[in-house]
Amino acid sequence: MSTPTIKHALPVTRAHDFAAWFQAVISEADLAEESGVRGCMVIRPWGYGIWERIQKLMDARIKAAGVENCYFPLFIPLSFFEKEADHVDGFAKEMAVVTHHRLKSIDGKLTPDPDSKLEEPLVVRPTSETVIGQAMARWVQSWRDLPLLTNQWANVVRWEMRTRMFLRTSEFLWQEGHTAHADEADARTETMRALEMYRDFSETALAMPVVAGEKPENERFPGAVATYSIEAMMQDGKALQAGTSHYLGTGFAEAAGIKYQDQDGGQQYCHTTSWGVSTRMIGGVIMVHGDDDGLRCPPMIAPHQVIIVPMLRDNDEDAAVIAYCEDLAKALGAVDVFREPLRVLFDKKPIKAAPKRWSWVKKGAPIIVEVGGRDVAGGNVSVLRRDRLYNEAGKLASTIMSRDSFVAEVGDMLRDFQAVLHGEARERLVANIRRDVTDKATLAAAFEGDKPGWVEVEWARPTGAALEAVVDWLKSHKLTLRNVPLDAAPADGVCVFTGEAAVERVLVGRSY
RNA sequence: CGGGGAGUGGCGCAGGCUGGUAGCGCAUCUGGUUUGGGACCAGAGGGUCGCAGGUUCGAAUCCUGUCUCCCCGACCA
Repeated sequence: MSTPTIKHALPVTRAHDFAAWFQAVISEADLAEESGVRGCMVIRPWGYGIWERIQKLMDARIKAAGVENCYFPLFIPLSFFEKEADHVDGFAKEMAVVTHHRLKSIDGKLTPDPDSKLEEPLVVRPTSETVIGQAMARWVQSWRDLPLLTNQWANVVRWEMRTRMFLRTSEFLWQEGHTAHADEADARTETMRALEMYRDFSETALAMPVVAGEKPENERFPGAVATYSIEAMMQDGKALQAGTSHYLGTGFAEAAGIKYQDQDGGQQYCHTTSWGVSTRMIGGVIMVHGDDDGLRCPPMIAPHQVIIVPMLRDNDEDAAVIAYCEDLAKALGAVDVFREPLRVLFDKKPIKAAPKRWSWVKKGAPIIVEVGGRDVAGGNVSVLRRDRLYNEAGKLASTIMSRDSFVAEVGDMLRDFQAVLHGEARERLVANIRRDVTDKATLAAAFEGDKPGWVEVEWARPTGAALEAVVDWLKSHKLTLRNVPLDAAPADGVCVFTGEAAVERVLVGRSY
């Protein structure tokens, strides 16, 4: 990982203090910063650019599945929530509520005007099942209207007790898909389709390996019949829930009156689903791919994949260097990678080349190309790959290559970079899941001393009070149930927690 | 909501106990010398010390109130 000869770009290393390192990456890579508003962050251009890439690639997948984008109100009448009991209970403790529509200046202090109190308070959406349900009730009349497949890109607010940038902010950006179907089978198929979309997106676009599976009962979305998640493993071994997909049964349809007339003329409630991924994914990318020099941004979601840094010397050579860079940028822009035009930035900002280089290293730009007078003279470029920053001697591993071969090879380099990130992360994931634990004591011991990773154990899938007991015991060891992996081997032993015959395997780990 | 901590140029902090011209580092700007592993020298600009009261000739400092943010727990995409 790190050797004494290397002077890393970040003030903290992962090994020294992972949490502080995470904060350092966010700040040093100009991803986001504190906003002065509790739990809310300012997402800076590089961070937002990554989000825009995620949006673009995810949106294409969503649309390819026949789902159409809509936009619903930010404010939801309180009464909408009261219609689905489990849903209210789940979100009641974390809702921001608008109660007035006017301010009044009293002694120079602005306070809500008592005369402007709202008849019915408005909740700032924590999620939109309820409002979208209202619309669906209008849009669905006949079996011919189904399935109804909608999605919206929006911000939501959940007043969490404790917040962490990108991982759990009071306000976050996400995409929420909401669909209505004629029957359970179709709705469940959609639920699994969305889950698979997320799994593949995470592995492919984010180079972030995940385990897709079903959440245990205690981790279900409020009001859901079944909740599925993709779980990613961070470099400290903790789990991050990076996306969820829910089969909601007919509960929300009954609450909102989403009914259709079937082919026999009868009235039927729809089966609905919802699924989402958020800006939390960026936190995952940081903790999966970052190193002691900052972020390593997967090329598919890097706002700029290649940065051209001119080595200017304030002399007559500069004009030639700039012209050479302009020409190089043009050539690179004509290259296709991942079926899109390569995103190249010729960084002309008038600052010194060295700090400029390091700022891009910390941001995680996949390839940094330095161009100086010598390169121009030789028809070369100096190429620095973010995944191979240092050579064996601990020096920056710049490779000098001809301009033309760089342009010819850059696509392969980016594809390779994406694959390297994914490969490293997958190796780590696979290596850090234990499957040999068959009793509670060993399970607890497996995490002693903050040992990284997860343990997949056989269990009897207890429910109700029995499940609660299991969850409490896990909690006392700071452990949680992550999910029941879809691709886990069948169970053939006894439940680690209850000693009964096991029915499936569940992942246990510490989580964010 | 419980326990801790902090609000002072853009950022990070000192000063506070013992009231007396608002300081340091980084960053920024200008000039010069440099230049392919985060340069150096010289000079300059930038703050009503979170907010509101009070004590005092005089408050960043003492007193009262208040707001906010951060960290640790209980809650969660």
